[in-house]
Amino acid sequence: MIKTPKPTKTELAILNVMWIIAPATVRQIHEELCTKTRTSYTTTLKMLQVMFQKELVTRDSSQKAHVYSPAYSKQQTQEQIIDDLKTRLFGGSISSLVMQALGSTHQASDEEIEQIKDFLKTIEK
Amino acid sequence: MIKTPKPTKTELAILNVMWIIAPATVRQIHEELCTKTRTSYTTTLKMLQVMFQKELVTRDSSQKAHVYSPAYSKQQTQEQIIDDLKTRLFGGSISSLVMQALGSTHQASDEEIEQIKDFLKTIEK
DNA sequence: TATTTACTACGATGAAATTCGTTAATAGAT
DNA sequence: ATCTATTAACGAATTTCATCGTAGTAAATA
Repeated sequence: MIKTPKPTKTELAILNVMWIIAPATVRQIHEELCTKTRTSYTTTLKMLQVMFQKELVTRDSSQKAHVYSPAYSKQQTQEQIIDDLKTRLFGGSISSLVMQALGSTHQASDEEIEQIKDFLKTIEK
Repeated sequence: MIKTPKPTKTELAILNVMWIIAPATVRQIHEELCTKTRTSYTTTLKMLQVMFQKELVTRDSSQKAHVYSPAYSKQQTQEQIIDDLKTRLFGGSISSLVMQALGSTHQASDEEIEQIKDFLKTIEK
């Protein structure tokens, strides 16, 4: 499983971009990112350097412009974070987490509920 | 809905205690807490003062030993955090969050799956 | 070759979170 | 009335996170 620390808020924003366009240079990632945030190029660069230290991303530095990739897939990261949430806020119970997620205020659409019922069938067998 | 900031890691640990034993004094909360952590009384006190500032908790200071209570229920907080997670990591899709939560590695038990199916029926109406 | 451009690396800064020591106030016991 | 124990309050030290400026370097161009 994942051994790296949970990504922070900003790191997650960067990973969200990388999962779409990686492998990518800092420039590419920054261009994509700054459509949403208002941070400068060096901030993105620094974040990626920190993330490289933490091993949240890998990089190919054979070229002048290093090419970065996420160390873990979106799936794996979702898993890691949900698992953390489960233990810290739901007493370790996945069903209680799921039911809260399906609760009134999040208003899952009929379509979404169908999707989930199908999914339940497949994992039940 | 909740207007206060999302509780931090440590704040959440304190809230987890409070949801069980509140209303409670700092002493009571600390006693319960330090079975798990190794922090001193003043740290717990300080955290509660900060949380009071943030309005994460309320307090009755008519007695010498102030009596603290959570400002929001566990349910409400779970909701807040899941909502945040949904937008930041699941592209706003509750069903994708739920399916990830039900995925193989978390291995929901048969019993849990039954629970969820029942729950789906009730919200389907 | 000299100049411009694009990039990395490094460090400074500031904000937020966390921890704890010290001080002052207060209530209860002697 | 004084002493003791408990507590709140304040603020300092530390850590983590986030942001950015500057300097140096290599490649591209004129």
